[in-house]
Amino acid sequence: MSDTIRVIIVDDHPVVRTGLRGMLETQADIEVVGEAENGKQAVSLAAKLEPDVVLMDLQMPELDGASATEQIRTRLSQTHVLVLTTYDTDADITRAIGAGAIGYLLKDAPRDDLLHAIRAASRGESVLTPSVASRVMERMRAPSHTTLSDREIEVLTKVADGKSNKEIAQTLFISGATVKTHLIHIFSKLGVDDRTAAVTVALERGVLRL
Amino acid sequence: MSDTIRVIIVDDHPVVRTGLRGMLETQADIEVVGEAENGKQAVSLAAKLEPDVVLMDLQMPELDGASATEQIRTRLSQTHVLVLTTYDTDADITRAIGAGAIGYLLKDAPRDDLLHAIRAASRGESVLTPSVASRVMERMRAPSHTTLSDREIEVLTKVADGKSNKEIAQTLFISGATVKTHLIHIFSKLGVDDRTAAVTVALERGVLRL
DNA sequence: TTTTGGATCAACCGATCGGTTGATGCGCGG
DNA sequence: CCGCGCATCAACCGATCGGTTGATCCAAAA
Repeated sequence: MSDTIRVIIVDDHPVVRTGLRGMLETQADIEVVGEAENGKQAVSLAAKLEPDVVLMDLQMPELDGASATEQIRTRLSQTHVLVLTTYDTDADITRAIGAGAIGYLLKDAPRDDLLHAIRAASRGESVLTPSVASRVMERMRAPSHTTLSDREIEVLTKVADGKSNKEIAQTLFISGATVKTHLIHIFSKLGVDDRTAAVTVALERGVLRL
Repeated sequence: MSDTIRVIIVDDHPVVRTGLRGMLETQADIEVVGEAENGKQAVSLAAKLEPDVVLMDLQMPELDGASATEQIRTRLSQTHVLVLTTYDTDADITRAIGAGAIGYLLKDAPRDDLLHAIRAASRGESVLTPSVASRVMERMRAPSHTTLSDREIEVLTKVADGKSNKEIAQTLFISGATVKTHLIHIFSKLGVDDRTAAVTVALERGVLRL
């Protein structure tokens, strides 16, 4: 289709934007056509420039990367979003892929991996960081084990705040017995056998956010 | 003393190193004389080059930034370490300052702030990101409240793993009564009244790491 | 030297938690 | 239509937790 791959960079850190631009500018087949420092800017900039690839950070002010990815994907089917982030928690990965990201790289990726990923993304091919790839495979194998219901997450969030079963029951307008039932289910899903371990495991897996 | 400020960049992310280099190279009075991608490299590189300023990331493989800072400071009193990191948890800040860092900036700092901070650091002046500055002030006011003893952290770590008091007692070779005593102290220090809340608060404040 | 703080232990008690069994109602998909 | 998952509740029991009081030892700081 095109000879040069048109890219826009989305990241709230000036340092990272400069770094990415510096890395990409040396490539003859890649052109950085714009930068955005939050999701909102990213969406409007993408709509205006219609780039081939959007390099998207996840944690940003105004509008997070996953939401921005979703909006861009629904508007511009020709534009592929490549997520480039620092973290690789399950929740982030799931949201990003669910939002329509075509690839997921970590910021500590070597320069060549990044360049390769951009070229792959421009062709509509998926590229995943090895650590992410293995997590995705795991998810495929055991989709139910880590999936807490909304209600269960609600309960677990209050547990993380140090609320007792009774307090949780009151704020959720259910009985203490129900809270206990939820917890039992949560324990078995997370593979633990007490509330504290449940919280830390959920935190690790990105099921809960602080 | 010198006309140009000699800087080395320490960060495990290639993107960030490129970005910082790009930002600094435009300045006539600043010269990037080297890069390192972990603490070990940083220490030996600093020893060889004796730079004026070390731009130091904290979370790195091999040797973390705080430890590297400490080693550099004890060997080279003329070299000032400016911490440049993504996070601003209490624990990170405390360790970095304790290790002898002269400044603490976040990576989302605007370019001009970064340049200003480097120049200040080269003169031996302290520069803190506003959010960090306020935390430091807080710490000054209430130093004891957030300071858990080593033993207490040890206990709390096991609590976070979901261990019962009895299990903790066995692995630490103390009685269950002592574990309880530690927990009571931890609760009062963190301002909570149960183990689960203690874990989340400790996690938030950076007292515990996953 | 006195005092402070950390670490250790004991005994006690009420409250809570973890586990189990069993039961009801609802909505969704095969 | 029937089953499955989800959410709800109840009663029970043993184990654990949270809180308290009181005590000893030691090392570092005042």
